[in-house]
Amino acid sequence: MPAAASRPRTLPTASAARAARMAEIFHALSDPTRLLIFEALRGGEQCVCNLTGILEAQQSRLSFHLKTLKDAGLVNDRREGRWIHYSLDPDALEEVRSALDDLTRAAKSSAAACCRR
Amino acid sequence: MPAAASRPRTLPTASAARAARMAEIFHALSDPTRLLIFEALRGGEQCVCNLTGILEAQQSRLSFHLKTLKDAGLVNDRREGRWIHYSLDPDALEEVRSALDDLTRAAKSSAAACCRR
DNA sequence: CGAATATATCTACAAATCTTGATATGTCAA
DNA sequence: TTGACATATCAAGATTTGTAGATATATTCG
Repeated sequence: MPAAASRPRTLPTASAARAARMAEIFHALSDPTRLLIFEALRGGEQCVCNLTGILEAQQSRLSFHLKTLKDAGLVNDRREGRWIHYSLDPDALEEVRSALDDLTRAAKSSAAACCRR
Repeated sequence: MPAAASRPRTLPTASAARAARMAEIFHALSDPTRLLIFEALRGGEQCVCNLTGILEAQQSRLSFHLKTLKDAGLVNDRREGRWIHYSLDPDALEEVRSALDDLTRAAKSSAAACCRR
């Protein structure tokens, strides 16, 4: 990694890694079905059977989306007898929130003198 | 699907529409390249030529991602001579933030009695 | 006008994603 | 055990997305 100018150079590796994680989170939230699941879980833990009722989702389809959310670390599951309960992961919630804050905070500074004729 | 308990029924249409819009926003943010663009724009308006330098992106690829962000309403463009400047859309920023707040707020209530043996 | 520059759009194509239907796994109850 | 239930996983096809390269459009400059 060579010298650094004052302004932006090429993508810093750290930034790239963070971007990848954020992309993963946002991707998990980028589907309507998953958002509805997410909303359903806001009120607290729900078993899959309840979710099947709430959404009009086929069983395997629901399972697929739950897995996507879980792989992204947004939800946790817990087995109780033959039922499996999903809930939002509080840490992930915080991560999402701060990711977005990072993203949107500190806008509006200099209009970066650029491309002046 | 028998009688309704106290809790959620089927998906309310309003909720579905909102979920679709939120999904659109989150989808726009679900790619590392786009997130880097987004970050680059936090500091203020940038012309495409600057962005090409910041990211290691081919011209058409950058254009593609800018269009995606624009279609989702997250950025605006403005032509000035032969250059085109992109900037974050303040309203969209607010929309994103409140979408996320909606999503994460008000978790933790009743663990919805469900599937009791 | 014609050339050069900045950027968008089009065209394939590869890879990722979503959906459905079928099957597997784990758990309880008779 | 066996069967019923709850859920996950697999397989295949349709759709969407991202990339690269080629070409088109707008704008300035000479």
